[in-house]
Amino acid sequence: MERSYKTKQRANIIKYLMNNKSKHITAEMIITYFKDIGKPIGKSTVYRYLDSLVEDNKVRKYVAGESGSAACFQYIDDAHECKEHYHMKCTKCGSLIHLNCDEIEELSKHIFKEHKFKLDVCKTILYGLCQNCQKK
Amino acid sequence: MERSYKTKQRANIIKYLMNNKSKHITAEMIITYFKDIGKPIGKSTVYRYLDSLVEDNKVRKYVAGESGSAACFQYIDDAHECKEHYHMKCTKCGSLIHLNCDEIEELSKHIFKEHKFKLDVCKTILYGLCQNCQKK
DNA sequence: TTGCGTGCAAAGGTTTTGCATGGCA
DNA sequence: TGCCATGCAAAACCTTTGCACGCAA
Repeated sequence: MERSYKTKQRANIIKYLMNNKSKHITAEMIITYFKDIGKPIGKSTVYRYLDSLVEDNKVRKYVAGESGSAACFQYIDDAHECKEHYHMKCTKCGSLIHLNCDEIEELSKHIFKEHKFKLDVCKTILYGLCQNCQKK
Repeated sequence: MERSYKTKQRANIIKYLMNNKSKHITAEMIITYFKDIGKPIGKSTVYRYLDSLVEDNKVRKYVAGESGSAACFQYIDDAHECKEHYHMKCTKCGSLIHLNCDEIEELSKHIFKEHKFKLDVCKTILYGLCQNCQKK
């Protein structure tokens, strides 16, 4: 049933994502990194692989607040419970905040019950301003 | 202090947005509409004016979930004391669902109070499965 | 050998910018 | 008249696609 090959490019990309799981990685960052260390990877390869990782729920994808901006990717660590959290991203400084909160579980239940919509915790990101950026 | 002129293009754009305040309007829709009725407006004019309207808080800008997709705009009706309006997008069929719900207001307040994070209603989209797609 | 993966270049779609012209005040 | 607004085309950006070649199994 395994329909994919193991290639150096894919191994490198996934390793890079795992080594940077606390950061937001763009396709451009991956491309630049591997070009700089002398192991360039074609951009179509990067985009295509990222897409398939997102599809397999290995990686989370989110789009920044501005329309023209690049999408960010983040490795999903199965061992940790990031799957159970919601995330909030600051539209100004870009920081990602993990939200562990019963209240939001309630919302999730409420939406399912009243609005018949099954929220996908992993894919949903709440945008707004973090505490620091509110001050400015 | 008023540094802007009144032009036909701007009047038309704002009128169009007001007449469609329940809908999500893209720049492309505006351009196409006015071309079709024989009063074409240049796309740079549309984009530039929409930007300034967003800056002045006359219009809300939504960035859709997909990265390459067009931004949506919506006129903010001051009279209707802009009831906060969240969106849920089905990850399967792509339909966008408007969510008017007090429960979410509560969440928004809770997050601000307890987690010091100021949610940006316009930019946040809740992802999940709509009723139809859950059945499949 | 089979057929998926790769990478280049080109195309795609949205938005921005440069610059000469048009039009409000 | 002074300036902002407009509009065209071109560019900038991020991303996708076509296609020939490479490489894993």
